[in-house]
Amino acid sequence: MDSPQSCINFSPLLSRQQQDEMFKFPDVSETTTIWDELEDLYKPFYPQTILTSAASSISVPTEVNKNTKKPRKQRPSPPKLSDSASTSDHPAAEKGRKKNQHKRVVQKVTADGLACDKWAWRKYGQKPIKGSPHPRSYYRCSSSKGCLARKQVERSSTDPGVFIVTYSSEHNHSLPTRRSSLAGSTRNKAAASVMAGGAAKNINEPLGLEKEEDREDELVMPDMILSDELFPGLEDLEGLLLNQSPENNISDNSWFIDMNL
DNA sequence: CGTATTTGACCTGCGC
DNA sequence: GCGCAGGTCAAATACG
Repeated sequence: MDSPQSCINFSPLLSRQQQDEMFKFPDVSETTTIWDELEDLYKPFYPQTILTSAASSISVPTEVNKNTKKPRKQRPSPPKLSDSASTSDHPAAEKGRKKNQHKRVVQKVTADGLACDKWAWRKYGQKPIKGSPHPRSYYRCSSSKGCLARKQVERSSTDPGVFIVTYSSEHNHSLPTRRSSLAGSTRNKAAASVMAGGAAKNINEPLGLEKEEDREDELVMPDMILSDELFPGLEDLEGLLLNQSPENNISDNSWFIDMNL
């Protein structure tokens, strides 16, 4: 039962220099302030859960419109149907996936930080990023079919041991007590591959992630504590907080919100 | 057999 | 307007 610890203390794993590196991020100073505000706002409501450990599992009652997820499964035969479809019919357009269109939370974590993400993520893509030696992996929440929560994981070019995780959209469900509720089998190669740099495929749990997961199954999160019903008006803030994996302490310096909206 | 991952193609926004 | 880069989809494949 030491996984939670690793989750919490990933920051100390970083060298001073590494941590300093974190603050070099563009919006850090600014977003940190915002973050502090959020923290202040939440403190009264989140006694310990969020602020302390991985025990936070809050439902995210956002107005996630499940219908916005229009399948564009017309691709098979007519690959080029950019005719009438366009605009509102395009999931991409609706989701405003392009930059600066969504509230995003960026986090720098170590491998441990990745490993103890309590949400179930399913990898749906990987792309090489210009200027970065490491590819970026794209994940979406697999805990709930309608959940639009997504995250991008990219290994830091400066600190190979650090991963830049960008959370976008919000979970529209509470944190699952069991991971991959939809999955019959639990794989976590995604995280593994990302940790291995993404380029390397099918890395065999370099960090024993599956073990961690198995343990997490036993860790019954106090989900109910922080239900949306408690804070109906704080959805937005919740989203910000929730999009970050629970173990990510608010006080952790590696967190900041990308406010380039 | 069901689910997750891989991977190439497609689509869109942005910069020039 | 064009090209580039990033983000997403979905078929193919792998795995438990």
